[in-house]
Amino acid sequence: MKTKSFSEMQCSIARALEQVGSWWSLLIIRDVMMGARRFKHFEQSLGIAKNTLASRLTQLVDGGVLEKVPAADGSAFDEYALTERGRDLAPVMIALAQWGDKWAPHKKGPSTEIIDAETAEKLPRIWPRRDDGEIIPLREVRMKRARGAPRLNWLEEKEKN
Amino acid sequence: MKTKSFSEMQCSIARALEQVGSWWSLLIIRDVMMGARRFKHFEQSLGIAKNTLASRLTQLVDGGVLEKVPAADGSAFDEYALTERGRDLAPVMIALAQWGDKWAPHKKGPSTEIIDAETAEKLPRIWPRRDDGEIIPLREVRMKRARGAPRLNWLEEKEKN
DNA sequence: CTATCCAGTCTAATAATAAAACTAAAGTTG
DNA sequence: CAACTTTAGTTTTATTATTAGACTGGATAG
Repeated sequence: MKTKSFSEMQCSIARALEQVGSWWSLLIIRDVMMGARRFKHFEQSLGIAKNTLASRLTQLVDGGVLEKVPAADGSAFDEYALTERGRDLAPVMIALAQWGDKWAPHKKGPSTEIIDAETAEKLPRIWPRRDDGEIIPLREVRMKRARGAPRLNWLEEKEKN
Repeated sequence: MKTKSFSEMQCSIARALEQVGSWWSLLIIRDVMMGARRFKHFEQSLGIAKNTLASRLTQLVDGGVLEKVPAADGSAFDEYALTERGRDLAPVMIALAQWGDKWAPHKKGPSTEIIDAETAEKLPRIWPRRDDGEIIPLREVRMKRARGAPRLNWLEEKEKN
């Protein structure tokens, strides 16, 4: 009964997850970023059930993350492609890949490598920076509720003091 | 039947999602990053069922993303805190929040703001950069399968040509 | 000491996922 | 072009996850 929706939460993370947070969604997007374009590609790469894949794909298309485009090779079957909205998820994917690589490595070594095509080297860790490129230490990054957003009860406790 | 596991996939993204990709996990982590520490905080903030919350929390503790620590205020109830592994998810959360803010904004305006405590301004978009801070355009970022990783069938097709 | 709160567990109902069989259109082979 | 195979799904049935709500035993407040 995964019926609860995040879409009304006044939190950007919740609403992002509403669109791409289902169990398979980000892996499908990863596959597209790595060159998959057709139903069978996802199916074979992920070992996902056909019906689950079908509903995840239509959800992603409805959400504007993927779109169906005419096949590049002239086939009558449409292909799936990232929209601008979908391509813009790249920082999320890179951050996830780098975290997984660091904290949950596979015995056989890293698998999805993310490289700088200029230098052919592994990308440095994606990390918050100022406009000028200076790295911001996490202590100086604040995640806070915006003006007008609902008050968080555990912060009220603190604010009382 | 969400019984299929990603943990054996030779992909860093899949193994990251195995640990934090369940429907509620990243929202729980967001709450901790925003100051939540106790069961009731998550419950009230998220509107999640008690039993689902309990199993997500133990999953996150077992996965080493959260840990139970003695309460700071002397209460006999333990608190949940991020481990180093958990804190290291900050880039993922920031990337998600910024994407959601851009592509799925709430009518009432942004909610979870991420700011630079030094300047009190919104963080610039987290984005791949070189060591020197130079932004890397997406065209120059390659997500590729590493040496030894299983061959992807749709790439074989291309490689044949 | 009593009432309430807290952090869960247990039970029953419902929704999502999985596996497998099926289908219609597309593509391939001889 | 006729027969066979592939593709992109849909349908059906079984299983698992999530939910809401009742319940519990220990902590806390009055």
